[in-house]
Amino acid sequence: MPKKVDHQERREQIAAAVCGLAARQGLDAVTLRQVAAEAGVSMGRVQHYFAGKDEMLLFAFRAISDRVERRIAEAVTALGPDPSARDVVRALLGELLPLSTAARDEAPALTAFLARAVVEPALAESLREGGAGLRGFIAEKIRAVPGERDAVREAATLTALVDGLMTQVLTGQVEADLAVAVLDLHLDRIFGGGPGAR
Amino acid sequence: MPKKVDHQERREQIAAAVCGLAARQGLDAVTLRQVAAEAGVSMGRVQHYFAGKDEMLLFAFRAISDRVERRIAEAVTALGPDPSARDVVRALLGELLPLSTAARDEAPALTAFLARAVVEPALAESLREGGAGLRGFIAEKIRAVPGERDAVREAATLTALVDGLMTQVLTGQVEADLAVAVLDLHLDRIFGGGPGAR
DNA sequence: CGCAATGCAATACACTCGCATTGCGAAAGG
DNA sequence: CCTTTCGCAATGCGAGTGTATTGCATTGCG
Repeated sequence: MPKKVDHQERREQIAAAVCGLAARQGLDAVTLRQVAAEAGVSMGRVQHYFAGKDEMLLFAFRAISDRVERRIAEAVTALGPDPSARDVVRALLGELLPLSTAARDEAPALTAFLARAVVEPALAESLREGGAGLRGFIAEKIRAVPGERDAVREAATLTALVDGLMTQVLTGQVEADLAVAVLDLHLDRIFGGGPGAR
Repeated sequence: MPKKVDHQERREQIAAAVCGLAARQGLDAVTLRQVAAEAGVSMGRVQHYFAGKDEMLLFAFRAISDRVERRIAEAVTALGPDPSARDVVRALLGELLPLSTAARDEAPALTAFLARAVVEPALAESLREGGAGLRGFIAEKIRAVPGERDAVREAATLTALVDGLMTQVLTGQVEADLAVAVLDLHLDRIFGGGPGAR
């Protein structure tokens, strides 16, 4: 067996270039040559690690989804031990809005993939998996709130709300501040009062 | 002056082809040749009515935005005289969700343009105009509700929610039924009780 | 030392893209 | 009539696309 390189790492490195390109210039700008240039590698290398463009895009979408998920997990654990349900949900959803530097880089790429998922079933399926997990987790947290009747509906409301806020912030329809205020207002409705257990 | 044709009508006819194509196959499939084929005209004609692809896309986006607006106005007037604020807002937002045949055709095209607006300022500006008008109108209706504190925030919440619901329905993340239930649940929160004045 | 398998660069290929150009038929004003 | 102007079809062009192919350097195994 000849040379050994970390196959997975190389693929993720190329996926990062795909996402960066998609975020700044949209998925239209994601061509094999541009991706290679963005990653600082040759086009042959890109071809070596992906059977075709579609597979590359699908992998890149899964990669960025994983990155977001990991970032969310970090934000939640950063809350310390025994956080309130409200704080957990807020931290979770806050990571989806383009507030931090990392999220600002990822959000445009996510919306680009989202739009493509409307016409590409392979992406839509991958999207559904992640979305279902997210809504399930939120629903679970909401169920912990006394007096909450329909956790599934509330969870769907929250994810849809954040989804919409993300695109509205990215298109400059609302300021990031307002988006946060809207999210907090809605969390108040579900969990009652302000931050913490209150 | 030679032959006379309705310039505006021809442009809108081509714009309809753009939207249909974008809805079914995404904006990637919107090429001058494909648009011509979809509209059943020659490519020369498409070029004759638009200076370039970008102008065509911008016009198509404005055209579909206008069509949605008109459909919303119809739905609202169809409520009859003196409708409750809740019913007006519900009819308005319901037309944005892919429920009716017309909306199901338009929604995918809208999301395609939305994603492009993230990286194309010209589209984003046009989007902001329409969005601001929509939020303003909703805020006005909400202000009519006694005891409502922050109409602007509530209006932003509603538009973001519907935005998110639209994409989640289109990507198969939630069923249309659930989306309607979520919308109604949230309208209840703002306007109180069920439909009508209750 | 072979030597085969791997990682990758380079290039060729068949298309397709948006755009510019050319030309011509039809129709309204002089 | 006849000339001018508009509406449009047809074609060509250069750039860029995804994919396939070729070739070679490197490397671990026998």
